Amino acid sequence: MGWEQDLGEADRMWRTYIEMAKHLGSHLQQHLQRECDLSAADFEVLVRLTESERREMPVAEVAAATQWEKSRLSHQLTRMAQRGLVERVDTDDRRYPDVRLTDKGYAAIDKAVPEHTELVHALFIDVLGPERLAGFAQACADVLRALDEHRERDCSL
Amino acid sequence: MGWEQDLGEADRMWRTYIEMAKHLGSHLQQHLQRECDLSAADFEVLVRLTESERREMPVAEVAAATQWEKSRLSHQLTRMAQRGLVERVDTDDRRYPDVRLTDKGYAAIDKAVPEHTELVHALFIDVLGPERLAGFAQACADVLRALDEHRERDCSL
DNA sequence: GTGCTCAGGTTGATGTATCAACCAGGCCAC
DNA sequence: GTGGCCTGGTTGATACATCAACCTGAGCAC
Repeated sequence: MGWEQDLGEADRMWRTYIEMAKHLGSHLQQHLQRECDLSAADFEVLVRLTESERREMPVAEVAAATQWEKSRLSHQLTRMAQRGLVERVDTDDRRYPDVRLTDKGYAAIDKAVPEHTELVHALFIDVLGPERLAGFAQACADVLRALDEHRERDCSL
Repeated sequence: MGWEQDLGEADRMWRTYIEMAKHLGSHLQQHLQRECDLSAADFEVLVRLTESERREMPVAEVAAATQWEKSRLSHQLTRMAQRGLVERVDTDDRRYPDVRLTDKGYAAIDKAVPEHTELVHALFIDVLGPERLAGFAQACADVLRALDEHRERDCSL
């Protein structure tokens, strides 16, 4: 096929990606922590909760949206409840309680999202510009698909 | 409000990237853990140590290479020493001990690196192909540069 | 020599991630 | 109804990340 290239070159590019992902992630995380007193985990849960207009949804729905393990989510909700960002609400089927955004939680995410979005634009979206961004996202989508296929193969063994 | 519902095209692409980064990272990490009984942190430290031919280097040098906080590294080395992957070695200046790869640590990383590399190729490098990989890496480099500039501005405030 | 300084290393506390074990309560068979 | 089952949630233990406080010992002033 002839499109293999120097291994060292590809390896260097892989490292560039790893570096970028690490730095970008920690930069965004530090910003959230410093400016809004939210961890990345807090942010993710809060964002999911705002996607319900009732500011409340079953735990399982949050788990599905975040794709987190149930125990991770449970621990996280416990900590967030202690800090007053969310609260657990019993439903008619008492096996499956809801989680509700408190006013404090709403205020926090309402402040955090615009700042976070602005930073994402400044550091990523605007840096690439629309064309390269589209190519980048397509590449990400392809890698995601490869991952899914790989996982499928693993499971079927 | 409106930021919840109104995700633009660019924001969806950002989310695609986030998804990809999350899944790819955790997939690689799980592979290392399952197949080689190494965490990502273990792997990183061991790789750095193999870059010294004596399989031994000052703690500060590992810290510089990994760009980790000194305390993070210290904790990590303690855990790795307990598991017999590395050992601390006193030098002539007893303030600055060395870290040395044990035989067990060497065996672990010697098994892990080829498998890890293979996976990186299968899931990332070969998926993109050389051209798109180069574009991708260039984009990453640009984002890294933007990050550096941003950090500079932050510090000079 | 004696004592100060201080960079680098360790330790402790807290928050987070993951796995395994456990619990709880609605569902179904009977 | 009663008892077992099954699914989803919680809890506990351990590993990792981060911050702050502390320690240590070589280098230096004197």
